[in-house]
Amino acid sequence: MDSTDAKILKLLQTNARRTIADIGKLINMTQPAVKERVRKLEEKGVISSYGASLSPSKLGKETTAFVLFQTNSCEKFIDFCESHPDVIDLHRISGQHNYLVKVVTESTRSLDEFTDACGQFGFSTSLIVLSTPFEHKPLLPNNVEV
Amino acid sequence: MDSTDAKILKLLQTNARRTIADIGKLINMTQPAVKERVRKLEEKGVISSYGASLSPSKLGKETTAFVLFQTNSCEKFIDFCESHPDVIDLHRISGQHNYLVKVVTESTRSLDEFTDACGQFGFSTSLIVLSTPFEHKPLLPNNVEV
DNA sequence: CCTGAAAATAGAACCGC
DNA sequence: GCGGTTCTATTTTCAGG
Repeated sequence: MDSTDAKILKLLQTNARRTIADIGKLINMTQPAVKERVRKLEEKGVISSYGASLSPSKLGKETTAFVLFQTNSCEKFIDFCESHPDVIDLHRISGQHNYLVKVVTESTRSLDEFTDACGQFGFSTSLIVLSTPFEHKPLLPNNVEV
Repeated sequence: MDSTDAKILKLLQTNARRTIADIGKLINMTQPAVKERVRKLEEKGVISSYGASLSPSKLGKETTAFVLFQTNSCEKFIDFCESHPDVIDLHRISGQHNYLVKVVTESTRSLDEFTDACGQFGFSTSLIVLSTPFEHKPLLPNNVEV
């Protein structure tokens, strides 16, 4: 993991659909060299996946919330979240609450339905997202210049 | 926004580096047709960006936390978070706390340094992530079969 | 790192609802 | 006119030397 890898990672995090050749031009490196580095970064698991970010509002999802949850039926709650289409992230956390759930849904009405449905597993507190100054900022390796 | 768009969006969210031609094969559509749909989805802002997800632990970042924050200096706090390399997401939220900050950092030690540095702006509560059953689940359009 | 074959892309011309 | 297909020139990928 050197500064070249860091540059490649930054470029891929910024725009995953960039071509290998394009990355090569930007960092003054030949295409096979870049390709080989990307292959190794994927193989080592440094790069875990490539994804597209969608605009929730353009999909008719006007409400985003973080739901803090307290439950004893962890297995069942995980399965419930896994299969619920509005649940985007699920984290187990320290503190009074066991879980932090990110929910992207149609409206406060549908959020209400979600928390109601959760009721069978435990207790929730919802934090409604009013705005998001930024999100998914690129992750940089420690101790490396970019 | 029809079921074909929904399929394309799902495939791109799952793997943004898939080729247009490959997507075409999977949904039985020619390459220019897929290309045109993707172009429109980008133009309309339904697709906001393409990114790579990295493994924090492979980058030497062993601690992830959500920090709830209460402040009066919103502008300054946003700038601080924006320029801090360990802050990945920043959301303004309802409730007693103003902000929810996702932090990915080296250790609990460096998390401690972060919250100390935040101290000048207000008060924080940290929720340490113990595990993440899943994250970045694909967003599906409302009322459309995939 | 270079090279050449194979694949993917971008664009034009055309067709049918 | 919109959304789809085919065809083609160009670019990108990828494997072998």
